Amino acid sequence: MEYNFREIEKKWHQRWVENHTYRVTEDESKKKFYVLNMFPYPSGAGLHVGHPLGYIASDIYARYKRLQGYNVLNPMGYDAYGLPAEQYAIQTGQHPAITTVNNINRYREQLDKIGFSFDWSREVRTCDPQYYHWTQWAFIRMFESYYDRRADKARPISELVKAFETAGTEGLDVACSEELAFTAAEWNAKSEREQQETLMNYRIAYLGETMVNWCPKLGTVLANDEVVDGVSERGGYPVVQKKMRQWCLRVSAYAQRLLDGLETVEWTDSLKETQRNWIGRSEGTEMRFHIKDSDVEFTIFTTRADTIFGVTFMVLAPESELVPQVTTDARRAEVEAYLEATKKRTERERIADRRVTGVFSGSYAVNPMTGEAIPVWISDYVLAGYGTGAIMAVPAHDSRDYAFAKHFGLEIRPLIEGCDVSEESFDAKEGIMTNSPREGMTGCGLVLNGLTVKEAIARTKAFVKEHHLGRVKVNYRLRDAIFSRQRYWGEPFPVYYKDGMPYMIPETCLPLELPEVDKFLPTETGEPPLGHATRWAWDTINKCVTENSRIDNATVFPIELNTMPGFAGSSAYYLRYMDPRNDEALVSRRADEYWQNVDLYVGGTEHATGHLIYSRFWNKFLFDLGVSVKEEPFQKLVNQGMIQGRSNFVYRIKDTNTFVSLGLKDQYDVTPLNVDVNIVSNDVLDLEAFKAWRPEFANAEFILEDGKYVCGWAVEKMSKSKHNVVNPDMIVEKYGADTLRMYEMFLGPVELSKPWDTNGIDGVHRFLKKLWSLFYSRKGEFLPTEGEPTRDELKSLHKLIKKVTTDIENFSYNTSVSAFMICVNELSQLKCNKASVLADLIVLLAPFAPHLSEELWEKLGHTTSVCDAQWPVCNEEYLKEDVVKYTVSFNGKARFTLDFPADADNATIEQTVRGHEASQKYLEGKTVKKVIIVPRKIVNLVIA
RNA sequence: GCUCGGAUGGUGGAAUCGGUAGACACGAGGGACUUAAAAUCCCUUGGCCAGUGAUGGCUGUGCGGGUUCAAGUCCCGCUCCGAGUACCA
Repeated sequence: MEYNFREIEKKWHQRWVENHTYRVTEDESKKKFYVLNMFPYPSGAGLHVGHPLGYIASDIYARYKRLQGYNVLNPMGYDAYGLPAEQYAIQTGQHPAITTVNNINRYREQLDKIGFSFDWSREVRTCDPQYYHWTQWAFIRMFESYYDRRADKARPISELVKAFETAGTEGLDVACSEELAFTAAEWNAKSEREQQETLMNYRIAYLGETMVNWCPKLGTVLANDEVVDGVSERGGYPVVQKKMRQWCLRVSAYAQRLLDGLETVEWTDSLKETQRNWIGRSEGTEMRFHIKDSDVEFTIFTTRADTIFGVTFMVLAPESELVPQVTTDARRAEVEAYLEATKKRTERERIADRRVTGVFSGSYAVNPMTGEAIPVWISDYVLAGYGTGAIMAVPAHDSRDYAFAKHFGLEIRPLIEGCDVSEESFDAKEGIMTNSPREGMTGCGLVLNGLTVKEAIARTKAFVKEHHLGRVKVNYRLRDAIFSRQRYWGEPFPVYYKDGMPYMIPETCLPLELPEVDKFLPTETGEPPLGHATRWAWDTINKCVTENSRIDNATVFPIELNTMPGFAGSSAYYLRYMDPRNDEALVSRRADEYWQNVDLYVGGTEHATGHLIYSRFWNKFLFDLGVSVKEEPFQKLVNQGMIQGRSNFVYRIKDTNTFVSLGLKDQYDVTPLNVDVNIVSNDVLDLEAFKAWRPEFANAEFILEDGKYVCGWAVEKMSKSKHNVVNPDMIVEKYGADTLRMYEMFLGPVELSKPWDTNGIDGVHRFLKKLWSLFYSRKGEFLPTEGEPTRDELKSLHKLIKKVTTDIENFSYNTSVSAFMICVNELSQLKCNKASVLADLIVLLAPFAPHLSEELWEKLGHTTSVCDAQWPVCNEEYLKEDVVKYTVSFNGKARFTLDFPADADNATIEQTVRGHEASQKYLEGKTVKKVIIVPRKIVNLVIA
């Protein structure tokens, strides 16, 4: 009887749906295990064969854990808000909601074919009001919170207000955009508007002025990668740097905790490293400088306080507020021209074209250590957004300062013994200090000469503190997240405006649903697309008015027209899966305490500095509120590799319709053309299929080699235009889901990026057929019988149990597929038909090939799903060998092998080897210096 | 530029703590069965050399050194490839 995978897979898919096989509830009697994949954005192109890689890997793990007796949560959902659906809407008028639902349905159809153990009753979609209710809720909580640095957690803003009322900013240590100082009396004297304005400085979700790439013609903010050569990528409209009021999240307040948390999770070192770099902690010193003959003061940040005696100029960022203050009248025109010029350059241009530019302000600053007057320059190599937007320049020991000094002919003053700064700066933090201070300089008491750089930094820090010249400061590169998008297809903000200040819509009014609009473009007045939805604004506000007495009934309040960015909905979805239909809370206490956090998270590295940072931030915030019980959301993280396309090429001879095979192409003048990989097999083109592929090839002619047309190939991104997309549906149709699952795992380590190559899938398919033939003869007889397995059969089985168990734990699925192949080959050779052996084999296979396993499990007489079977345990007894082969080598060179009883002792082994006739040839006339015996493996004789 | 990975047959990839390469699979070649095809099964398959043959010898994990009885694995110095990051003071 044949292995009829189509029938089997259809049957079991239905059974699983009918029996709710994969539904999971909080079962206190069992240990939990939470497996999660990064949920997909349902794109219009559907799934290609690379998408399921991570899902299969985690599904295998989930099924394995379930077989080990765990209560496994393995949910799936959709990151449904996103730009492509909106762009499509702009072009076609098709509402994004419709496109999205269609795409989701298509995804679901494709996913269902692969046999995942997802609990679909827990599905979430970020665009579902029931879902984004809690995204909006979290935003409101962030608005209503500030970050208390002393307690190192978020607290209700009402507490901060109370503190202001009684003591002003006195004695507070809180995260803020700008250090403010006021007394209780001053606070109490502020108007409501002023108080609200002040609170913005502290809220975790706040409205802030930030620099953005603004495209006036498109009416939206653009990300850096959407701007090319100063114009928008779409349309080619000019883009300018502009300060805009945008919603921001104070992620920076969590920088240290985000860094510390990395120590507690099991992620790859490279991913942790990426996040560490992104957070960019740097310990340094802030020092105050004042401008000569003026009372203007400013602060700089440096990690090299030791180089204070080598400062030969100062630099301000062009955006710095100090620029107008330090610019002298004589220099004003030139400075303004420079500011104008830099404003026009986008961030991207600055990076691409790194020429040295700058302008002298006319003022001099005073070095606090030496009293020297040093010129203050303005240059765009200093960033306004990092540190204080001002630096002390030490050209001898910083390459950027060096380039600037060379360009403008400024002094370069080396401070480290023996360093050569004639060609380049000496940036390394090593060496012995000199010239600090230089001979004859009027000192202030600080002497660094003779110290190492490290010592000098510490000494200077202490000195600065002692003399109140500044303070020791830790800076982070991590910036607050800009949270506003001028887009339609995203979560609306639960925000309305009164007197120009934002207020939160009462939580009882949530979810604030995304309104219908008739156009998806910005309004004529330049407002985001939501500006088209005026009626909705009215209705919503009115609804709130009746439910919230604080709002004056007679007024119409403008609402927030921006929507939230993509990462809003994906930041806490793993919590929602625990309790997805709860209308009272994001997640119930009970579900949260049961499921805790994600034990195993699988997804791509491309989210290293996006989703995986935001999500950790979001979770920490919820942890502070007492909503999430774990501070880190994802305990273990596995990054699956990308599956690239393997493109095939045919070579057309120029100006003809003749195609030449790969080996002969160099003899002609040819143009390579991407050919559909689905009509190529082992790089050999199916000529008839090619002619039928496109009308223009209908009468193509070929120059063959050995009667075949051989195609060229290359690894490229999987995309329609390259004709290298392989659709999982096709593979499932041809070979079955179980083959697809096993083949994807067999392809190589899950973490590795590799090109998809359908060649080779036959090997895996053959394996499943072979397995089937252990159960059914060709004539259709059912082979398994009761009876005691032989020692060889047990050995083969238990070898497999051991291998597969450790392999799954290590995510080494490719080698466990190999182990299955070996075992089935052995059992087949042994003509094993013992039901007990086959039953264990089936359980081991169940995570990999669930449909086939279910079918055979049933055939063996079981009435329950194989999912509820028990994972077999390896009995080491069966693995023991009677005889062990030792490799005998001389001076490390292997010569022959000898068999020994497994329990032979070293003395016997040594004696036998020395006495063995094959040894004589090597030992003749030589003395054995040493004998090394590696247990059960090697005997090595070291001879003189 | 910096950081982190990686380099093993025609191909994808195996190889615990350093233990004597190339598991498993594909492809290729040969054979069996068959009228034929498909399917299935068996043999060979890193390179070179010797032998009718069983087999034996040499060489071999990007390159050059080193440590060791023993190196794909450890150390030093290169080359190339990939990923991330980009004026962070």
